[in-house]
Amino acid sequence: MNKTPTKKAARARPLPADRETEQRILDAARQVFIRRGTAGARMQDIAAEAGVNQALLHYYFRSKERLSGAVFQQLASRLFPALIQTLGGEGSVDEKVDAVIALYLENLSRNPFLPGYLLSELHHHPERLPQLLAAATGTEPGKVLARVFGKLGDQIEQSVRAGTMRPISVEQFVANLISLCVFPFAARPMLSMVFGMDDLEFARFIERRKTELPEFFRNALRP
Amino acid sequence: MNKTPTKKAARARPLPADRETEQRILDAARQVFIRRGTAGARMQDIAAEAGVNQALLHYYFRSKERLSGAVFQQLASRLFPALIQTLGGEGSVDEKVDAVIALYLENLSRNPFLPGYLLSELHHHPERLPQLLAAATGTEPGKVLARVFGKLGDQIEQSVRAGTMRPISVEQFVANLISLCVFPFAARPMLSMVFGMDDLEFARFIERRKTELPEFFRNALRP
DNA sequence: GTCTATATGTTGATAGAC
DNA sequence: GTCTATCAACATATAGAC
Repeated sequence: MNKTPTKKAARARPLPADRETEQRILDAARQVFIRRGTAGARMQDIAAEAGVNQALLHYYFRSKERLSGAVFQQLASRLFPALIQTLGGEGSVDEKVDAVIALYLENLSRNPFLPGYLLSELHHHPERLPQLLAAATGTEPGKVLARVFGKLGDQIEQSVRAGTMRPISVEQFVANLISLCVFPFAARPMLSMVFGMDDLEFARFIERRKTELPEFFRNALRP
Repeated sequence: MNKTPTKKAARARPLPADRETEQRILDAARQVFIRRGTAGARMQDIAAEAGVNQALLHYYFRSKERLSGAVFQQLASRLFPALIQTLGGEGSVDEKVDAVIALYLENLSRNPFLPGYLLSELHHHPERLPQLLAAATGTEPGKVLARVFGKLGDQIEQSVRAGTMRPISVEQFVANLISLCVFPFAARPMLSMVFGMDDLEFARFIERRKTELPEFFRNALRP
């Protein structure tokens, strides 16, 4: 009687039950959703990729909607919490810039299709934005963001007053930083073709950015 | 006998025939495809948006595949040819930077969802890349790109030797420039929510970039 | 927990009247 | 050219055996 997990077990998750199958399904779903997007993905393809049949997907996740939500949640929380934490941390502005660039270029090199997937999902399903914020900040997203950007904004202001940085709003600062880190991955198919780069050359292209981007960004704000 | 346009007329386009309906369908398709993506769009929604019935969509465009292709082509050629032309033109490097930033921020302000749509399409349908290149460069894409980037690369090298610019490869140069222009639009839903900007505030955010981005970019490459 | 078989609802596409 | 009606294929979801 204690070994009859209902469908709710997946949500409450009191015991691993048979974590293995659920995990295999989630892994397969991630691959398919990243490649085809939520609308383009087929449950049958996910089942095949996981090596199980389609009914089992519904046994564990009830619906395509919930499965895609779980994948989105998992992937979003792979990128955003670390960013918020870094930007709101204790380092100097320069240290934060270096940390964010290193974090993103390293992380995205291992997951090169993540930005394309996330941007595409947010473009077509903006209703998932709250879910993203919750994954990035925990409870009270508004307060966390206000604190993080408030603090970073103060640091920038201090640098400006000290004469070591040109004036810039914290929003433009963050937008520029993230743009330079993320866009080349989001536009990878385009850039690769336009520049005639194969996978290896693209990897080298990113490798060079790891050293050049910090200089580029710091220089841009040098007085 | 001269007023019996077959389905092929849409391709050959010898006479406007009844351009009006075809155009209304194309406009409707553009709206729906931009919002939902190729996989998420429904022919019925496009028909409703155009104020016609579904059968007429197939009369003019034969299939969803062809219709989405036509939309993609049209939207891609709204962005890329001007970029190639500007980068390959006769101006100095600084003039090209200013022109590209002005061109993109102005253009994308009027079509804020274009980057999200194009990146999403290229992510899920990389097989359309050749179509994009053809739209951007005409025939012989390889040669055109080699000429454009060759020329721009030479200009950069000259500036570097003259001591007015820090060394940078033409690929990193272009990637940085386009990243800073395009990414904020592609990530607009995310940025808007994270920064707590409504539509008007986002417009002002972009307005400020029009003046700040040229300085930012030029500064970044100042020796 | 996992499977096969099937119900149910959409969706792209076509036939044929006008 | 434009419409109504309908088909055939597919996709999600469920029922029920094991």
